[in-house]
Amino acid sequence: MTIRMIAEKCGCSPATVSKALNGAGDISRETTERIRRVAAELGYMPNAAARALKTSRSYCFGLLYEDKVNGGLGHGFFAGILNGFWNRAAELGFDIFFLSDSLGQRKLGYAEHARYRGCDGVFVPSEIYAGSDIQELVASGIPVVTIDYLSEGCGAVQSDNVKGMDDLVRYVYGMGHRRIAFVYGNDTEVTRTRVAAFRGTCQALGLDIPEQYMIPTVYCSPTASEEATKQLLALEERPTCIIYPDDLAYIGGRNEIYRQGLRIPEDISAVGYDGLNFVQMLSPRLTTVKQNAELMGASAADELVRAAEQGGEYVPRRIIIPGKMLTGETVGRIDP
Amino acid sequence: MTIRMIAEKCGCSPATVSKALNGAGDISRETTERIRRVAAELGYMPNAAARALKTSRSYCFGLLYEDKVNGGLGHGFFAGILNGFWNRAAELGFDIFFLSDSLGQRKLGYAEHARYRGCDGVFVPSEIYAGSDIQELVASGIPVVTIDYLSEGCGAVQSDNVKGMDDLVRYVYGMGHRRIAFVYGNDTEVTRTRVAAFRGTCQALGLDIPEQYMIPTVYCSPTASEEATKQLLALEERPTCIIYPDDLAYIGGRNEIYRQGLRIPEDISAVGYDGLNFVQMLSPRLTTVKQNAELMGASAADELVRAAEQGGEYVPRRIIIPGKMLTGETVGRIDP
DNA sequence: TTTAATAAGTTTAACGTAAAACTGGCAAAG
DNA sequence: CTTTGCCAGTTTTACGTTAAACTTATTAAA
Repeated sequence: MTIRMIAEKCGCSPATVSKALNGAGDISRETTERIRRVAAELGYMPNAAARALKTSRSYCFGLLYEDKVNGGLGHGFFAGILNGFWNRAAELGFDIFFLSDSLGQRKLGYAEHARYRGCDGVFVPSEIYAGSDIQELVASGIPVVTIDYLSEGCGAVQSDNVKGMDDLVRYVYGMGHRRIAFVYGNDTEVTRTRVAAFRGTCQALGLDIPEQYMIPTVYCSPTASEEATKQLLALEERPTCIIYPDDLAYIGGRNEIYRQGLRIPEDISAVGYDGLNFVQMLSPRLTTVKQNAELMGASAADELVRAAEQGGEYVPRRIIIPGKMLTGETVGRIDP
Repeated sequence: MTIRMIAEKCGCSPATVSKALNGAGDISRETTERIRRVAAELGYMPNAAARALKTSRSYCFGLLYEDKVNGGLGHGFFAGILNGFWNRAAELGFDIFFLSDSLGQRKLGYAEHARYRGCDGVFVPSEIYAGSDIQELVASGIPVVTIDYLSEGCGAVQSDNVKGMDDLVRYVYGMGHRRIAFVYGNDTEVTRTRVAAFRGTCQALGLDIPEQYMIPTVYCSPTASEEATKQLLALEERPTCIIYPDDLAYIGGRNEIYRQGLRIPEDISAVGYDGLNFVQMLSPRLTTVKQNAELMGASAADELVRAAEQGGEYVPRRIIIPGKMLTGETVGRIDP
């Protein structure tokens, strides 16, 4: 079923059919309608490859994704972002496909892969995936929008980590806590922002956080945070509340806390970050910051479409999406 | 950078370049090497759209996916399948993209979408996504491989639910349990298989399971299984072990059990199904069946490639992948 | 009335690639 | 000394679509 066959049935030229189907404007209303009717009857579907070849626009976005990363697709935050991105992109007429750094035997970088498939843009859904390849992509002129990764020439959607941490710390403080520990994740932009925000808010509140209360770990690693928790609980002056880098890390901490026979929140308080659904199902319900992953993904799609449409004129923007603190039951009220 | 420019630099015809790059055989070794070298120097990348147009093979698989479904991408089992599929497909030179049932404003079915993009095959990663559209896809000649969904003309990769249930029931029985309840999921092929396997093994063991011990719920719904658990615990002769339809359902059950002040496994035993990573982190560690999601995905990719290569000759196969029971700490030993 | 503009098309060409058909030269077989 | 066959290419064509250039008939403006 090609445009040509429809032209034949309609007794007009292929170009007319193309124009009619695409609403070019210089075809009469009746002809347009007749052509559309015939096309529908014959079950005509345009050929994306031919269209892409001719117009050099594929209406496809590439998705940078590696499964090595902790959690990967299975992580709720990532899944939410992808969902939001996918839904919005589909609404706007764009399809998405996975970009790997090799295809078949051939080892090709992400940039080459994206060029090969003629992607109209590339979505980098996490700072974790961002490497030197990003520069190559940007250099080759393909629009790039990232989550939480700031780089020259890329649009970026960020979670409002400053507000998130601030909300969390103020809430914990408000519940009477003064000895607050922060177990934080890998050294990334997000982490640096959160650490800075933590320190900033503590200072604003007149809290002096000893260095032993700041423990670096990695994201999404229950075993690592278990270890960190062990350290914290062994301190002479143990914290009354522990802030974990993410909800999964909290699970590890929680295990250690329970193992030592302590109760949450009666003996020690804890908060997480992410608002993963399944963690919210655990009792006591975790106090955490739910990031608006769906909206972040959707905003990224909007931005990428803008970039694709504006071509070289596109000026990368930074969009910050606020999260929402979920007040659970893991922070106890104490007398300061 | 097109094939033509390379031809110019090399002083030969475009066809020669095409042949050299694709290893057609009737080009001399030296010429082939020279052409390849020049191509590499100039950073040549073939144009997927042109290639697809000419050969009517896109080297792309469509992925049927809807986010409405409980868990969606975020569900560990699904994520594992997708990962396995993606990795293997990439190895074999195929890219993947998401198929939605609409694009832009236009509402088009999955089959049409797949045809539009010229997919060489479609992957249906769960029974949940399978609807009438599948028939349309199969009818239109596009190879289809599913997970856990059996249908005329589709290849299928299944988890070995019979063995999984059998292992589980025999283990529980071996620990001395005789009053075993089964909370099972939505009415699907998988569920029917599991229910049948459960009954079969019970019968083989000489167990008579009262009908009150069989409770239908839905998958991945902690609230639903909480309700089911409430019912079971209220029975005059309450079960000593509850089998949940999946690990998330177990979380709901566990909440209810704890709420009633009971301990696992001292007061009541429980098992799940899926082997989700994060649930394994909870203490006591859940006894469950870990499905080999990665392998299932990879097998599906293999099968789809076979189908794509054999064209009309392809005879759909059914592949069954065994899971592995994870012996945790949620089943207590009791005297029968 | 003449000229210009507009509507509603048609024709042509091109996007980049690969398959099919073709060419010329050389070596071996008859 | 033909003929045959093969090697190493070249030329041509086609995949399906759309943008640009072109055509004709009709209408509006000068």
